[in-house]
Amino acid sequence: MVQRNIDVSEQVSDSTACTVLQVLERVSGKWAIGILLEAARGPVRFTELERAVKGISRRMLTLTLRNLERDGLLVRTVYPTVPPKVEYTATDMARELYELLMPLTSWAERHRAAIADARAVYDRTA
Amino acid sequence: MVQRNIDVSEQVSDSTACTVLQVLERVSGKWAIGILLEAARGPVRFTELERAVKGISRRMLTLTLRNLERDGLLVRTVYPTVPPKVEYTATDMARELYELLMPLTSWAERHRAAIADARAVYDRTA
DNA sequence: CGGGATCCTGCCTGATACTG
DNA sequence: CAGTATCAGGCAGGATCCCG
Repeated sequence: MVQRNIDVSEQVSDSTACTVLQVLERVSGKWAIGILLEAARGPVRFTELERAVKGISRRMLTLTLRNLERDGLLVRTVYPTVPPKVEYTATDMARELYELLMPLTSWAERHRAAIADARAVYDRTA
Repeated sequence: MVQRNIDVSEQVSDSTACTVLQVLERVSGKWAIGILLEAARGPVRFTELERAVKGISRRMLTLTLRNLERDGLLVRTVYPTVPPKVEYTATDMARELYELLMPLTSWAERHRAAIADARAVYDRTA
């Protein structure tokens, strides 16, 4: 992932790159997008996420949730019951971001083959 | 950054997340976007990039260029002169990707204040 | 159920020196 | 000019154990 501790203002050549990087930092990390995707469908509980986002460890789920919450992309709701119940909900801001990620999906699908080919060619040459 | 060696097929809950992640992996890393941005303006030489992308080390510039070239986002042209001259050019695919990143910029700008606020609130509470 | 705390590891990254 | 090679550090991420 993009390191989160970058002081973007100092090292980017262009103000545009700066803001693009800021977005990417937000959704970077191995798990943020998978979580965002689940949460965009509606309130989701911790354990549901643990099952839905395959391969994620309990630790990284917690950490990523905290970061997303901190950035205002998720809202954490605790129901003081026994056993405890916690729900994570995507904010409007997060859903808006989600919409912008969809075109990237189609880009990836359109060029998937071309990229695979480019890699094959490159690796064969090297 | 997102680790580049992820075997996406195994750990993502959803095929959509998979392709989005594939795109993000491509442009993730501290430097890829800055480089792509410069190259999108036209052919660029190694040393020009070194100056334009502030803070990048020669090593990371080389590595990032190799990755972008491998994915078919940049074309590397060597002029067998003395001293050597190498130009990097963004492919159509890369320019198309670049266009899709712009909406993310506006998202970041629109919500920059909201995110800063959310962080301030979160950090104060914690 | 929904975490927190700790230890451990590999990769990304930076700094520096060398080369055709 | 455009790299490569090597060494060293730091952070993301995984594994495990504990808790209210």
